[in-house]
Amino acid sequence: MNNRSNEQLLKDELLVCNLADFFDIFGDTSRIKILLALQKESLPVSDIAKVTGLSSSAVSHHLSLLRSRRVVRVERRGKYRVYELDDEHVSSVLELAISHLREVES
Amino acid sequence: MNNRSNEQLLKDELLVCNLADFFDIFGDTSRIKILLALQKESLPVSDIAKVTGLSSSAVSHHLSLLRSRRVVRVERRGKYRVYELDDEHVSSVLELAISHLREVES
DNA sequence: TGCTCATTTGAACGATTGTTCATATGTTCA
DNA sequence: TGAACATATGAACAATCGTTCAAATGAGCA
Repeated sequence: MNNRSNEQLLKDELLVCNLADFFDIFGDTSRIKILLALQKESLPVSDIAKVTGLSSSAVSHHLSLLRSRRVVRVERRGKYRVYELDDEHVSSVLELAISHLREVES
Repeated sequence: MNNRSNEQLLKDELLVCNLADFFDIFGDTSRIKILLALQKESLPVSDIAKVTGLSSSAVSHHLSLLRSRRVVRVERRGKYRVYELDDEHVSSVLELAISHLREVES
């Protein structure tokens, strides 16, 4: 039994799960809309709902997921809770994908 | 009625859908396993199944999806069908995400 | 304190998705 | 041709997911 290999296997498994979880965030049109909106400017839930055409409840559910994955962060401002992107990598990934799609022209 | 704005709205809608579709591909552990395997080397279905621990049927279903999205391409070689990554952007996106995960250390 | 607005939360529903199983297609080689 | 292997495909099932609805929490303000 080779412990080194087993460790590597576990690391690979973890990487695979983390990668899938990471991409899973972006694989939904509603969340993409929310992230593209937040890429332009920080916004409270109600404004995100207006801009994206989603219900406040739906937006809130998605933001809850995005918060737990550290993709966005909240800041209380008066009666609003203003959301903003928490990670510069998120913008990078979105922009890389956008440039990819432009090249492929699908 | 402003036609310019409507055109832009349609383009935005299309971009949103294309982005979500693109990321959707990577949001699954089985497909990540397949893509990581193909990133190292081109492989026939049976070898992908061995490496990933998935059934040949499951692998074939995923490859069918990946083919339709132009992420992988096939090459007939004897009685095997050897798959390989079709797009260098796929590797870029995977590597960017991996480096992101390493930094975040989740 | 009460009223209003902003946001969160949980349950429930319908829709989508990944896998399995059985079967079909296709290729090699004796 | 026929057996054996490689891959593809369709149906079906369980599991997951996004949305809605109803209700709860919380902040601002008269």
